[in-house]
Amino acid sequence: MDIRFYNTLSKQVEPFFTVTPGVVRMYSCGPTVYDFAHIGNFRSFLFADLLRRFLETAGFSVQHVMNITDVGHMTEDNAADGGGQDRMQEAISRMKENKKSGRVPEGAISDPNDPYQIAEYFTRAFVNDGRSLAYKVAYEYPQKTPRATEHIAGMQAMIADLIQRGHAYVAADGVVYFSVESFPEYGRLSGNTLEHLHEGKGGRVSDQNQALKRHPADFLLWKPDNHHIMKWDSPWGVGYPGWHIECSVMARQLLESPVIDIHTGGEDLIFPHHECEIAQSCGASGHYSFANFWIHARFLLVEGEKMSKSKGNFFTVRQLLDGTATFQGEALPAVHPAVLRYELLKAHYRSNMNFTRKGLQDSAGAVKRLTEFRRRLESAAGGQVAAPDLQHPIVQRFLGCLADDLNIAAALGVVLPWANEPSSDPAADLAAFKLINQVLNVAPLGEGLPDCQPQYYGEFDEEDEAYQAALNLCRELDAARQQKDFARADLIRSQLIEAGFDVKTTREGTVISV
RNA sequence: GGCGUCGUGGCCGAAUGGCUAGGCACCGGAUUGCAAAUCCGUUUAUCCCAGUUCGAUUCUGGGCGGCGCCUCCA
Repeated sequence: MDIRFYNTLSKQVEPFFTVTPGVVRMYSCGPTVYDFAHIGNFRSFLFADLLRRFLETAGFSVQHVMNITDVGHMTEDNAADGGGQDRMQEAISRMKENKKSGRVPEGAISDPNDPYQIAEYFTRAFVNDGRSLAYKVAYEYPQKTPRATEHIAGMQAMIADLIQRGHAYVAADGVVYFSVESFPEYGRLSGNTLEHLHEGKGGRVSDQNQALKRHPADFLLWKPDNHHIMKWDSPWGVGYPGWHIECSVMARQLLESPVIDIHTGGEDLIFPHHECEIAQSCGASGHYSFANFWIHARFLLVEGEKMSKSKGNFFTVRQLLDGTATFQGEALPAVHPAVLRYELLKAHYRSNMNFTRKGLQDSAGAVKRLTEFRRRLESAAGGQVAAPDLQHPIVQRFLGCLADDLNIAAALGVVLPWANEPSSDPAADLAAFKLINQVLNVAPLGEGLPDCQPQYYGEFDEEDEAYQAALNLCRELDAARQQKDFARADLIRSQLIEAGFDVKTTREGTVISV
């Protein structure tokens, strides 16, 4: 299969290749764990998931690693001086408030002053959110999701290495900086070459710090600082690592190679984060490349606007899933995780995705259609499933679209019409659908994941009391209709609708779904 | 100002130098006690200007607009 991706490094779509044939080493920049992840984060994560699942289905063995950043970097942790507030300190303050107001479950955090407990709390929340959206690497926690704080020794080793190779130096105040002038390729990824960078502009970088650096763009590798909450001993004094070094170290260590195949992240990370990663990794390894393919997801907008807390269009995954999100003063109904996954997946990664209420409705319709198609296939096939066949024409076309720079919309344009047609060979089509669902993973959500109950859209927990009560109402409704007591039937139906169910009256009786 | 990226119908979104996906929504019909669902059918488009061409939405150039980065951010 001819696979092509847009590579930020070359700014063009180019044929995909791997360092080791058949194996993909892939690293994704993950979340910081000072708060709950929002849907913008997950747009980028699920794009990486789609990429990974596509490559796996196309026959590659994919090693996917995603970091968890828990070091407590600074709010203005720019290349210069690590100024601003400690983000972990901010998280601690928020946590104390939330604990006081009862928004944190009893026993979840015994000591809100302990940064490791804060990190643990939000890491678990992240992993749960990820798993609920069938984000595969979240199921490989903790093996494939390293924490920065567990790799401090590795970071120190790389920093020492960089100093030794002449790529880093200790400034007069003891801070270790990467010397961008020692790395001529600096700017290759972002286009922000040293000539183009605004040098220490805006007065946010203190002159004092600038004076100590050899070049204004030199960035922090280690900062001796006894006041930082999370701090470690080092050859350069007790302090904390720079923001960029963790990814260089963890990618190399967990993917067991100085050169990896794919590195993903949000577009905002291109500069300075990824630019600096390249400088560090290549500086330390001596290789020309760190990652051969840099693939970045564009930002997600909410109803056409950038998501921000002040605009009230800022949603976390859990808010949307449990129905506690509000928008423009109105509560949003709880979204089924398969629908949210589909919604965050359905737009091309290199275009702005506009997250809207209407989009969610559309996605619900599509997921429902796929779910019903699958159920039709399952019952028509009568328990038979053919062997997975990549040569199935629909699978071929589906994967072909994704091979073209992950053209998900075209791929969906293949699957959805197919799902409307009657099947001439249900067993083969079911096998094909399963292959496609390896990638989309929405019908059902979670299929193929270990320790996961595959979750169909519109499916109910049989044990649920509300569900049982609703079923009883359905029987009453059927009885009322049989007796031609339509007033009563309508009343019961409106009760069910009010309780949040979709009510359908079929020949076999009344049926409800979400 | 520098570096990128995107711009298709009411919405989401493909494809293509000429025959113009798909989904959702809407509308009409069938069906139904009424709804819903389902089935059948239909309507609406290529940001602007110039160039190349027999013909451009597709190629080229120039605008305009959205978004991102250049400062923490997926």
